[in-house]
Amino acid sequence: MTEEDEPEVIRDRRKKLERLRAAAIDPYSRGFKPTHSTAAAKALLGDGERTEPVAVAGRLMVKRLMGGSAFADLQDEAGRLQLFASREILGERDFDLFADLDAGDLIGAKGPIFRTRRGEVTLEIHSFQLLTKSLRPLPEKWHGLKDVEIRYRQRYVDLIANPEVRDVFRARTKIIAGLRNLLDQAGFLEVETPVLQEVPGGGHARPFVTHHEALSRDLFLRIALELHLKRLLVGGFERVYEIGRVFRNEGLSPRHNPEFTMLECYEAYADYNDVMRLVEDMVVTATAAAGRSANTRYQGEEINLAPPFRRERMADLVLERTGRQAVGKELNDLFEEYVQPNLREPTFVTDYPIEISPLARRRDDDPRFVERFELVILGREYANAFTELTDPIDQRQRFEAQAAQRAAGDVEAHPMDEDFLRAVEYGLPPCGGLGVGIDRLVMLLTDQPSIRDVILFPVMKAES
RNA sequence: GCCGGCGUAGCUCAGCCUGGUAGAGCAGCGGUCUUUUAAACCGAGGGUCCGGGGUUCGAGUCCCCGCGCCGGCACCA
Repeated sequence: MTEEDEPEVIRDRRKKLERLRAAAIDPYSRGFKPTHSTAAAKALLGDGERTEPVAVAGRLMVKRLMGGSAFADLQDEAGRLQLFASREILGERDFDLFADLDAGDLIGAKGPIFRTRRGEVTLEIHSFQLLTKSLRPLPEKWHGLKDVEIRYRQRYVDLIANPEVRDVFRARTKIIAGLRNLLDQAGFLEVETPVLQEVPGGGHARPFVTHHEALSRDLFLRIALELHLKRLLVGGFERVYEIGRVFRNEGLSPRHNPEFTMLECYEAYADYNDVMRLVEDMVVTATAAAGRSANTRYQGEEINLAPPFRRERMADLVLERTGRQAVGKELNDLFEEYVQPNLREPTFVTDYPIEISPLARRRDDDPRFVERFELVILGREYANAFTELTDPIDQRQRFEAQAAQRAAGDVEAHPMDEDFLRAVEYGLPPCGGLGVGIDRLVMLLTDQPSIRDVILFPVMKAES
């Protein structure tokens, strides 16, 4: 868009910018150091009548001009503070400059905090400085920004106009920090493993393909963290975890973004029963980190997140619901269609069919099933875990079975990974492994309906 | 990929069914106003009605194609 095509409101701002420059005012200045956040400045007043001068900085949100005085709301990361400007205090020139500021401008202001007649805690401006001139109008002050397309494409505007959105992302960070702390305290070592991989394994998904020019070879973006973390157990680390982005070349939905965050952890000498207890601890920790109680709601539905969680065998749940004694993929299909949507309270669904679990250990008492569970809450999966398969002969056979499916056209069947097999042949200690979908957990704990609401910059189609 | 809904001023939305010169509030601009807070009041502006095609004397409105967003399905352990 050329400047001539721009909306009038933006053209007006550009003109204003030129007027400022002509008046020798730097519209992109620096050097202002706030002494207080808006919240700290408010707290400083307490029950008093007036404070020493403080310096605050932030974005001007609303302006209310009243002849020789003016009020404005200043928004910083901590909140909002009302500013009061008067011609008497600022003088003719500075008052006019202040009155000419726009909603959206970033400014710094100095002065004492006082309370207006109506009781509003307010900074009386003794001096101010334009820090950054804004050229684009903010969304409407009352209705805010509702257009979800703009909210996702221009998250920066969303964050300005809808400060509560920031709370969601603060909660996201706290949840992740809480989980990290839990694992650290439990003796897990946080590691980083390759995003670019020759063989995209550890999950059941179509990968993204990319190309390395110097190596003249295609590489894949990882779809899971599993196989490298298990290699580290072979290497002698006994408890490892990674929180990282994985990529799946699949459709988008309110529950699927092509890149999302997984937490995976692996613990030597543990089995899936140990992992269930760990998952319960994780849910407790994450719930607290998000500032929620165990008794909470998601999208209007009550849910109790207090452990212990139900533990039910998949085959039992399917039999109970459908009266059918299925095995293999059929069992899983029946489960997903008839059982899972109806599992509302937190439930560990255990003992999956071996056909769909190429990396999990067989049950000793029934080789048609593996020691695997998923945590289902409100019909959705939040965690997937198993007692890991450590037998390299069995592992090779599982991969070969997957390769046969791949040859039959299943692009998502697990690929053969010879290096992983080699590692397992050196000896993978008995272990339990876990994957947690962080985004969905954050959705649950922040009561957000779409995964796009917990990802700062969700994948969107090209803007036309 | 399929089905449905939506797309109008910077923002929030009417107008579309039933075709007849494009509206409101907020924001912006000009003015009045020195403790307001969705400030108030007066005035003048601002539009590729998502894009393209069609029907019609006439299309924001009806039809077709495309694009984007949302939801559902498919897919997704």
